[in-house]
Amino acid sequence: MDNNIAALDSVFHALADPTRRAVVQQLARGPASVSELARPFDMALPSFLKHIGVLEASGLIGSEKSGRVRTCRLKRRRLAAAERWFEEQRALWAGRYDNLDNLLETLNGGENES
Amino acid sequence: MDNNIAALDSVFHALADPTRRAVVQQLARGPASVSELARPFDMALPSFLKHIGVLEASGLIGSEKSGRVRTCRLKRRRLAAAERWFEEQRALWAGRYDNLDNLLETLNGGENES
DNA sequence: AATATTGTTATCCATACGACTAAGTATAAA
DNA sequence: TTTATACTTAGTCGTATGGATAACAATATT
Repeated sequence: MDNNIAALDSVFHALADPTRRAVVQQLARGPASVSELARPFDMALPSFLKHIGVLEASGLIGSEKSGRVRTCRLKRRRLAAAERWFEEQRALWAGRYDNLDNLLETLNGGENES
Repeated sequence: MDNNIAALDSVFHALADPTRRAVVQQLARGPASVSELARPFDMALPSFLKHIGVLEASGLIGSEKSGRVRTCRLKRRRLAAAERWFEEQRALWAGRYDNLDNLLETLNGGENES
């Protein structure tokens, strides 16, 4: 039931950058080499490689080198773990019956502010 | 259909810290004052207030001051937006029919590695 | 064998982050 | 009216982050 706090730290930190989220998004479509992944970005390769390093350190992606090309692929475990964190917060919220907002919401299944 | 990139940046960055996630978690149970929220943490108040500031800047929480006490409450919008990002990635992944892992998964609905 | 591709390592740099202390403000309690 | 409470502001400090260049290594291509 532990959320592996340090892991969530590194996963959310990894996702807090648009370049890295775009890489995850691309890898969700399938594996790709470093240079393929880097192509859309106006950034020096070593800079980009750092992003790959952050993603790999967070466990969000994995990679293996064959010949001179390193192929990256998404690892869904950590992504799923992070998603689960949100579900837990929703569960906590759902457990609240001390405010009108929530009462109204549970009555009609609607969404509302705050 | 835009994910509001900058907003996701700040939301994920806000969530990349255990103190801030704990605050969100507490606020999911209901509103609380700054000092109530700060109590569990071994941290100087000004340091803690910075975390509150980061959370508020990200839009994850809101606050209002009445008398000398500032009351914070969770705002679910951004939390929901972040959660949606994960769903989008899963949708992309689900759209893949180019690998055996995924084929097997769609056949039997099971979970597997990477 | 020479050249091009693909990644890697080593530095460097400016800015942002997360923690602190010290000192101040505003409101409530005694 | 003094004192305690609940923040708030300002400024410091060490480390991490995200970008860059330069130089290197390893593998394909020609």
